[in-house]
Amino acid sequence: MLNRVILIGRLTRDPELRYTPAGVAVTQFTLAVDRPFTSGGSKEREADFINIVTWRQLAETCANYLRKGRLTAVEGRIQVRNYDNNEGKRVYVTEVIADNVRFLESSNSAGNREEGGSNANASYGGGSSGNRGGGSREQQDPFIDDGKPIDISDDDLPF
Amino acid sequence: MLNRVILIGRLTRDPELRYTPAGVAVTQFTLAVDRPFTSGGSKEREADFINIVTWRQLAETCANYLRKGRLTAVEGRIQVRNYDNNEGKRVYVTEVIADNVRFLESSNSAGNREEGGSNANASYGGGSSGNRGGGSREQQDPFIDDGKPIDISDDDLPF
Amino acid sequence: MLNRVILIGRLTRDPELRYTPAGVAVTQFTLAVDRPFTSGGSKEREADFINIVTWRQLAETCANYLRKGRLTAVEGRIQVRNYDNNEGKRVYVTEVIADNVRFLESSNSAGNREEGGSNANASYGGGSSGNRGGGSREQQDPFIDDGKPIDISDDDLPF
Amino acid sequence: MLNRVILIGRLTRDPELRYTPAGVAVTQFTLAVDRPFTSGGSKEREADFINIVTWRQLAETCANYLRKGRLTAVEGRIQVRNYDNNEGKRVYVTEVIADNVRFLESSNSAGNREEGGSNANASYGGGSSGNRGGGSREQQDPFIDDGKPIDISDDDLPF
DNA sequence: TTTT
DNA sequence: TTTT
Repeated sequence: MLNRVILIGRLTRDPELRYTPAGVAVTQFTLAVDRPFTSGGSKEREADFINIVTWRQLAETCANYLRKGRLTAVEGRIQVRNYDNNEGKRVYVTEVIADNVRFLESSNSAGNREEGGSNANASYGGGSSGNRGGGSREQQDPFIDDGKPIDISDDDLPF
Repeated sequence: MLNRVILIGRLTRDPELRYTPAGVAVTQFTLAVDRPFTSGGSKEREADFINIVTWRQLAETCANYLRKGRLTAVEGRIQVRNYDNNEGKRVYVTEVIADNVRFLESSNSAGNREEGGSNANASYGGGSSGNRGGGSREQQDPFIDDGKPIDISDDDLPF
Repeated sequence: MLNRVILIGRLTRDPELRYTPAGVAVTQFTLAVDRPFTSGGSKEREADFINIVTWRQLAETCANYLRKGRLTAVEGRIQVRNYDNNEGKRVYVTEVIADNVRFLESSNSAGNREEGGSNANASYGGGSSGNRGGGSREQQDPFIDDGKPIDISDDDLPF
Repeated sequence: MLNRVILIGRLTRDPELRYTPAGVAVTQFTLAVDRPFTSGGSKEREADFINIVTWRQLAETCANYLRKGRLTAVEGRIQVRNYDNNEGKRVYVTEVIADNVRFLESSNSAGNREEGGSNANASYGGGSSGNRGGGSREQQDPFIDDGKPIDISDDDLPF
């Protein structure tokens, strides 16, 4: 019925941009989100490593602007997929499907807080869109098949 | 940069549906949201009375399905408007512009959990719509590399 | 840095209450959260099945008041644990550690909207503190039921 | 029942720290939160100016670390107070009572991402507890500066 | 001006 | 009364 997640953390590595055979852009990255406490007796802070997936235009923007270590805010929903692995065992994968990503740090330490990437958000639908009484149509439909299959091996996946 | 609100409460009265001169539907209602504590010495629970505004299709759905007293979840963003009143004084108005409304109680006490109204959310545009991100096939993991290209046709994609 | 989740869905089964060897209550249940769209050509609505964990006083309240099928709102944070399974393979588990649970439906269809359970919050309860939830063991899955009591010492708990 | 807000924006001015007569710290500031669109034909981005209130330990930390212009994340709940102004007219004030504030920019442009202030949370601090924020007087606006100390007794505070 |  |  309702499923909303908001995270602020840092990328554990550069985002990975891929395309489905139909040419839909998909970007995946992991956010390290520090926990608000230290566990047990230890004083070292721990983090949760949360997998983020973005699609289409937002995927392209994330791939262009995000880099390992950058402080980033993500808004989206939790999704749980499952598949049967090569031993025939069902594996569950939990990801956050992001529809809004804020780049809280830019490449140059100072300055350009208002570069294009800082406002990336998912807005689908032909014609009008959104909540604003005004428009935000995307310029281009990334349903473009570049002919190459997605090149991912199991080892690349952090789960 | 980021502005997200989620509320659960009860309507203080029936929603009011109006139309702008251009014919855009606007519905307004107030949500009574109980506070998680009782103040001072008194034991009576207090509430915040929060004004909600919805636009377009969502406005029509809210006007049709919501009624005074109904338990309702609202997702949206805080907006602060201001105007000069008739004494020439600037007045500030804070509202939640909703883009997702869940009807947690229906007219008939029991049953119909899946009636149309229970899934109202702001998504304009004929056919495609919304805020859905992507990737929701349950049967197959698109990130498993089995050597073959991923078996998804455009028709499988939910956008 | 920031990690917040809000969900509304229905319990897939009755909650399970357990105790750590030190006597800390832990309740686990799964929330079925309908997706806001239907995938592919099919018209059947899909859902994400999200594991929820509550601790201490909130765990007891959830075990007492929640039942299979009940519409429930959950607020918390995403936690990713990992442990090595019996084949020596690292398994990752994603859960929502809830610190606020709202019972949107009570046992008797009508009436008692204000029974004690409807206000369960992690902040309350004797000597408890904060918004932190709990449970962050990296080595072992407390929900694997091997017939023995859960093998957690108080020192493992971050509160 | 449930009332949660998450904002990211910039302080419009330095925060203001005050104390109730009983010595409880209260800090107030305003967050400028850019809207995700530009209105009308104009190309200049607009913002919502949202009043934030923090109490106790969190108030002190905010007063110490936040400054005008700093990018800041705020988590809390919407509160609507009202009071009668000097013309005997009822005035409604909407604020966000924060229980979690993240300092996304530090004083020195580079570096120190882990300074103490970056982890301010209402749950911590001597003897405090919970996620409840504070301040819910209905009769009087503590932020009207009449030159006299703030007229609040400890009994008015809900914690 | 407020809901249960 | 507003930030970048």
